[in-house]
Parts: sequence; C-alpha cells; structure tokens
Amino acid sequence: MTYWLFKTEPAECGIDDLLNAPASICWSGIRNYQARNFLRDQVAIGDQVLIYHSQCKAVGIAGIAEITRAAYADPHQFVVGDRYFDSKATITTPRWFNVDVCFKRKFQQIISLAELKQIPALHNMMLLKQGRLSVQPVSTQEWLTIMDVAGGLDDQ
DNA sequence: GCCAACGTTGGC
DNA sequence: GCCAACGTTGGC
Repeated sequence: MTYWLFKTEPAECGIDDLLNAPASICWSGIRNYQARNFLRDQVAIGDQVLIYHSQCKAVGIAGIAEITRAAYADPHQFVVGDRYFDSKATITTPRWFNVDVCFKRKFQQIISLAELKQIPALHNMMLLKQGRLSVQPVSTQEWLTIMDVAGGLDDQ
C-alpha cells in the first residue's frame, strides 16, 4: 500500500464532490508524463490519497480518498475533437490513464500550504519542492505527520 | 491578473 | 541532442 497526493481544482472536482458522489469517481485529465507514470505503474487498489486543492482561495490538503481501480486507458484520448484527444494515442498503445477513487475523509479544516511549509518534517515533500506535479508519492513519515496535524477524528 | 517555474515542441 | 520559443501550472 502506497500513499499519494493528487492535486485538483475544487471548482472542477474537490473534496465535496468526492463526499457527495454515490460511488467511486474517475480521476481523469492527467496529461503530464511524470504523473502518468506514477498512475500507470504504481498506483494500486487500496492506496490512500491526500486530496490537495489548488488554484483556489484556500489551497491545501482537504481530505483523503482511496484508490478503487488501478490504471486504465482514458477514453477521452481517442475521441476526435475532445479536449483531451491525443492523435498519437491508439487503443493498443494508449498514452494516458485514469484511476478510480472513492471518498474517505474530509478534514475539519484544510491544512493550508502555508501551514505545510512550516512543518520541518515535511520540508522534503515533493509538493513543496516541485510545485507542478499533480500526482506524487507521499512517504509514510509525511503521511503520519499530516494525519497528526489533521487530528484523529472523522468529522463530516 | 501577474509572474516564476517548469514542461513540451520543433527547428537545426 | 541542443536550445529557443512557447504553453501550462499554480501561488499570490
């Protein structure tokens, strides 16, 4: 089991969309090779995911999701005219992948980016070193540190 | 909206 | 394979 951090714009799909979804939702639209490689090669069923809200008023970690389906070809890459169409992708050699996630937990308060930056145990977190990666691994120590900050109670 | 940092494309 | 130009991400 591995820990991850996924970035998302809450205006598109935030922690509340996960919370309100009746079942798993498809995590799609990843179009960065480094993120793709993590998704395709390493993300597995049961992995735990920090949901990070970006490009919004309150940036930070909003809650937790769980992987319910490992990587499968993103159908959008095959649809001519689709925003995510990719002419170099084929059915037999897809280029982009999705996973499915389900809601696990919404933190009572977002753990803000500013707060994360101030925690010494997180200084090496990918999030803080390489700002742009939308799927990234989180170490066990980092995960435990964040769980500590989030508090132990489930709280929706 | 600005701008820095980073990723991708394409000519050579 | 290099590198300039361009595009995108993402915090502020």
